[in-house]
Order: sequence, then structure tokens, then C-alpha cells
Amino acid sequence: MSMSAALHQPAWAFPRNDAFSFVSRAVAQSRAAVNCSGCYHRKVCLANVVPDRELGMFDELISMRRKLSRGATLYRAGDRFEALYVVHSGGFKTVGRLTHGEEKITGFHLPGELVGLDAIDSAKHSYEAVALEDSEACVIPFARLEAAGQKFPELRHQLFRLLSRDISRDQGLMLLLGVMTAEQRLATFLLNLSRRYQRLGFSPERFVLRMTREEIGSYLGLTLETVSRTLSRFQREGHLAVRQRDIELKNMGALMETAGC
Amino acid sequence: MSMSAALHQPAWAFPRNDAFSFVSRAVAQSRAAVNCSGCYHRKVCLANVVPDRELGMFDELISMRRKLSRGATLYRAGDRFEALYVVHSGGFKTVGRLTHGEEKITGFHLPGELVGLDAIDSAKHSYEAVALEDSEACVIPFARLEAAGQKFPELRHQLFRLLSRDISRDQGLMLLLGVMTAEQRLATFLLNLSRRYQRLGFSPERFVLRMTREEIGSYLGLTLETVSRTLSRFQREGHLAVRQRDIELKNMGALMETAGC
DNA sequence: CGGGTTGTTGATGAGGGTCAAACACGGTGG
DNA sequence: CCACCGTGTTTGACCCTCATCAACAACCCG
Repeated sequence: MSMSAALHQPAWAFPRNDAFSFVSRAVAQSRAAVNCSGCYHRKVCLANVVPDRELGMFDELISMRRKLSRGATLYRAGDRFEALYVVHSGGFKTVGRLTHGEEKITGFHLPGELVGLDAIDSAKHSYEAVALEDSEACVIPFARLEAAGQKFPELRHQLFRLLSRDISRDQGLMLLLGVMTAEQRLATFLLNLSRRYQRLGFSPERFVLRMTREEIGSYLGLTLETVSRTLSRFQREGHLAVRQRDIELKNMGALMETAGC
Repeated sequence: MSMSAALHQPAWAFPRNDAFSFVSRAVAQSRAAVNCSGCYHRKVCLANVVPDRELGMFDELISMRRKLSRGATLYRAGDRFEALYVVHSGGFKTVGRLTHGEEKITGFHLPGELVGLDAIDSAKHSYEAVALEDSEACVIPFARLEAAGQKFPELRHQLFRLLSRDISRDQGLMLLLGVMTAEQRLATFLLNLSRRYQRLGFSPERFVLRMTREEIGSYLGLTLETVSRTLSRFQREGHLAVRQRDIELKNMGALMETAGC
């Protein structure tokens, strides 16, 4: 598992909210300037199945990029499903609501990841996607994407794979919620984040959590207090160092041990 | 919500294991005699997007039907992904395993439902599918299905929808596992089963559980004792009558109340 | 610099897990 | 036919993890 060569600067050093947004700075504020060919994420995104020379096709597919400030919603439960979204910068959470009002976060989504797949079936969103910080999302009208799939079998297959991956991911989370202790859940969560940051070219050992303890707790089926206490315990045991949202994993082996993988 | 006209006899009266297998009796034991046009389930199955006169296409698509006796596995974790399965008779559970050996059931699958969607991404099954009782599953080679999708946009769209539906389902279960009490989980579970039986033309009020308390517990993130106790409590409160695996929901309203939907 | 949000830590208790005993039911074989 | 066994279920007693309530500290931003 080699450190990505793309890691020019320590993620640790990034001020909050800048860890990813430097990418978007480069493409400026315009909503129209969507250009997959030059996108920093094209290798980890939906577009990565298309050979570079055909990336122009995506520039037509992706009509625009939406900018959302922290707390703004990409879509709400009940909204008509019209498009999928690829996180371009920042990050999102998807939130499910039980009719009684209790909320639970069902996923965190980093750049390059696809959001909104659950709504294809009923043509309505049943969850809500909220920006964890100032973020950008590329809008992919689903009808157009499906049509493009007609011409590009590779793209179609990739879509199937991404849907399938979401199912696997959710089933993993179900396992976590069903059988793991608080320690195991948190260790698993941190290691998962670590892998995803690494995939994006950041340090897998040091990163900035872009969600609150409460949000982590909601995702893991724990209270914020338990999250905080468990983090403290991990720190006491030397597995990691945590200061606010800055995390340094000092002993990934031990974390894997406690995570049970 | 009208009772289905297909309900000729009370599900209650069926001896165990016969609730669904009468269907398969009719098609005999042969592995080759797969014929969607005459299938009892064609209206609730993948095939339902294709007009009746084109159902013949499916008879070529679905190469065979596998017969499995109780406890037999349809596929194992690690198996190469080659086909999806539609439950034809009986029922299946999908089981996930944490490396440490702890198991958790991630889903129960009744006739007409699709199994194996999680494996498209990695081309390997990461879970295991086991027959809950003597069962049959139609085998749909995925490569062929994808190819057929090229010609039938309706079919392709339906596939996307089914994948998406699985995601929704899993996210619902995550909510359940993350925030619900034991009572809420069990009530939700029973109501969900009820709906699915109704969809198949059986009574939504009286049915036979085809899984053990332990399996229910595993699915809901509870122990078998808690499942048993909670069922007893529901019975004491008059919400249902339970004798072994025979369940009669006597007060669906109250159950919905406690389920919180 | 102050008020709001977020995070830490402690004390207490409840929901549900664990362990244990006994029962119900469906075979199986004498 | 009944004794026997194994699996599945019920119920009780006890205990542990994590939720709840509460106070306080740290940080952030205008």
C-alpha cells in the first residue's frame, strides 16, 4: 500500500474547509464551466471509464455544477428525482428521517463519489443530501445518462457497478450497525475514511474530519458522547491523536485489530 | 388497499414449507423447464416489464432453475459472480460475515425477489445466500441480461430500478438498526413481511415465519431472546397471536403505531 | 470579547445482552 | 406406541454497554 504520489502537501496542514476546495478555486465560481477533461477527479469519478479523448461527451452530459454552502441541501426527501450528483469539492451527508422525526445519517460522500442512486426506483428522493461544508456537486441528468448508456456499454456497466457498490457499502454498514461494539464501529469508520482520503491523494494517516461528533454518532448508531469518549480512549491507548477535528492515526494496525478486519 | 383476488385459501392453513412450494410442484422437478410465460410470479418478477408476448425472450435468458434444499447455499462469499437469481419458490437469507466469524443476516428474500445484486461491482460475491427451506431460484446469467438490456431499454431501466430499490431497502434497514428500539424493529419487520406476503397474494394478517427467532434477531441486530420476549409482549398486549412460527397480526394499527410509521 | 456551537468528561440508569433452566415440537428407532 | 433426542422457543436472573442528563471547557465568528 504505497503512499500516493499525488500527495504534495500534508493534509494535516490544511486549514478547515480548504482540504478539497482548492480544486474548485481553480475552476472558478461559474456554474457553466463544467469540464471533465480538465477535472482533478476524472480518475476517481464516474467519468473514469471513458477514454480521455472521449471525455468531451461528459461535458455535454453534465449540464452544470451546483455550489452549495455549508448546511445547504442538494435535494430533499420527496423531491422529484431528476439527476444524480457527483461530489466535486467539499463533502455531503445523506440523512434519512423516520416519520417520528428521528434522523439518521446514512452516508458521507467525498469528492468523486456519486449521490442520489437510491431514488432511481421510485423517481423520488426518500432521503436528503446536505453539504457538510461549502461544496460543489456536478449535476448529471439521469435521463441523459441512461441514454448515453445506450451508446457506451462501458458507461452502462460502470453505472451498474456503482449501484452495486452502494449496495455492498450499505450492507457493510448494516453489519457494523448490527453486530459491532462502539469501539469497533469507530475504528472501522476511521479506517474507511482513511482509505477514501488516500484514494483522493491525501495522507491516509492524517486528515481532518469534516463532520461533527454528533454526525459521526448518527452515522454509526451511537451518541455523540460515546463517540467522544471512544476517541479519547483511542488516544489514551496511543492508537491515534485527536485535536478537535484533526486526526492522526498513529497505529493503523491496532485500529484494524480493534475493528476486527 | 384491497386484498388480492389471488388469495384462494388462507395462508394460515398451509402446512410449513408448502406455503410457496405448491407453485414449484406444478412445474415439476426438471431443471430445464424454465418458462416465464407460464410462471405464477411473472407479475411480481423481473420479467414484469416485458409485454407478455415477448416473455419468450426470458425463457432463453434464464438458462435454468436451481433446486436447493433447506440450508443449501446458492452462492458463497468469494464465489465468482456470474448470475443473478430470482427466488421462484421458498425463501433465502443473505448472510454477511465479519472476518472474526460473527455473522449477520442482511436480508430475507421471498419469491419474485432478486438476489445477488451486490456482487456486480467486484465480480465476486461478498455474502452468502442460503435457502431457508426447500427452494428454487431462477438463474439469470448477468452477461446475457446486460446484453439483453442493449435491445430492451425497458428492461435496462427496470434493472436500474431494482438495484436502486435494494439501496433504498438497505438504507431503511440502516435506519432501523441505527435508531430503533427492539419493539420498533420487530413491529417494522412484521409489517414489512406482511406487505410482501400480500404482494404475493397471501394474507397480510396471517402468515408463517420461515425463519427462526435467531435468524430474525440476526437480521434485526437483536438476540433471539429479545425477539422472543418482544413477540410475547406483543401477544400479551393483544397486537398479535403467535404460536411457534404461525403469526396472526390482530392489530396492524397498533403495530404501525409502535413501528413509528 | 461575548454568545453560540462543538467537544469533553462525569454520574446514573435502562435497554437489551448473557447465562441458565425448562419446555414444545418433530423426528427416529426400539 | 412410547422413550429418546435435537433443535427451537420461552422465561427468569443478572450484568454490561451505551444512552441520558448535566456541567464545563474549547473553539469559532462576527
